[in-house]
Amino acid sequence: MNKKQVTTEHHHFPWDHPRFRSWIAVARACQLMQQTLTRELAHLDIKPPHLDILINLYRFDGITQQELARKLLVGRSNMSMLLPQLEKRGLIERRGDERDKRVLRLSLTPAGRTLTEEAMEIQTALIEKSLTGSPIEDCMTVAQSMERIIATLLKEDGD
Amino acid sequence: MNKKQVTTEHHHFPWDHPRFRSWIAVARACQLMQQTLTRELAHLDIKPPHLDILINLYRFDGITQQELARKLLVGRSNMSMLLPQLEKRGLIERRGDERDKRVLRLSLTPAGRTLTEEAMEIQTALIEKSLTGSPIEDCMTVAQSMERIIATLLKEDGD
DNA sequence: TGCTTTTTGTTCATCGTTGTACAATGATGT
DNA sequence: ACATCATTGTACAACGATGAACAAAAAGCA
Repeated sequence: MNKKQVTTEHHHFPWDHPRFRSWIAVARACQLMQQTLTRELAHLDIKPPHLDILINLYRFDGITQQELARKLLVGRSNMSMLLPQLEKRGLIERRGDERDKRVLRLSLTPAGRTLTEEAMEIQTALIEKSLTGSPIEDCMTVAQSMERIIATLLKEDGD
Repeated sequence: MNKKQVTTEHHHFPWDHPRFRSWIAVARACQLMQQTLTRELAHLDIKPPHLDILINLYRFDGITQQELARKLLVGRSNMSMLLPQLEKRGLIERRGDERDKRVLRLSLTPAGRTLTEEAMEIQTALIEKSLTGSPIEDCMTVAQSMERIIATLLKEDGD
């Protein structure tokens, strides 16, 4: 009786779909996490986009701007705007490749490496704190779902 | 034996933490979804931020700018910039409240309602397509995890 | 070799978002 | 009633992100 009573209910508002509601939650969580991280990184004078760059240079020394942009899912022009800032602050270095004079190879300076480690500490702590409510196996389920989404969206991106 | 073998592994780079990797996947998926949605909404001449506004007006007619900003987790100034655009395009209406002359009550015009329905159709289709790989129960797990994160981050936000 | 195409990075104009300062209105307390 | 404080929306400057147009270098091909 009070099951759902679908009678002529073809209305189907988007927010009645379970997948839609799930995704809205994901988007909200992402937005909030970003804002919180921005606040917690403020005293290091960097923002999430900068941290994304630094972490990738930490992992992949000597990467090019092109590769970096691809990993971050942003345009090359974005890197052209942000990287000179980090370079002026002495956090990174840009050296031209001798084999291919088009590319600039990026690497962290010692100061940059130190700052990156501090920032990663903050980010990791924030993530751990926010996810402690979820058992590891749930996190794995989340990760798998997200990987699938990424694969789906990337597939038709480069078609 | 091949359980984890933690030996002297205190290195613990962030990307070795399962929760960290999970969250990175969430952030990436979110970014990709946003970009894809932007492309698919292009022919309607609106972007995700506009759609967020329209959907909320669709659900909550007569909402104020303040309430809208709070729901969207953005600043009031943001609404002050975007809403006049939508008003000029004849998609929404802003009427002053008579009881409280400070607030502006927002509502969709018929044209706005039509456009919103088209856009929601697109968004719903995109979400369904991206999540068809994940069983509903996984989506529920994801939603629960995200709700917990949202609650955690909101709690210390308004302290 | 010489021509075309691709790749890499920069520049620029445009737009969304933020935070701050501000004006107008309402609510509170004496 | 009056002063004080809070709330709502706006104006403005600063910044990140985007896409298009551009120059330089490399790769592919005749």
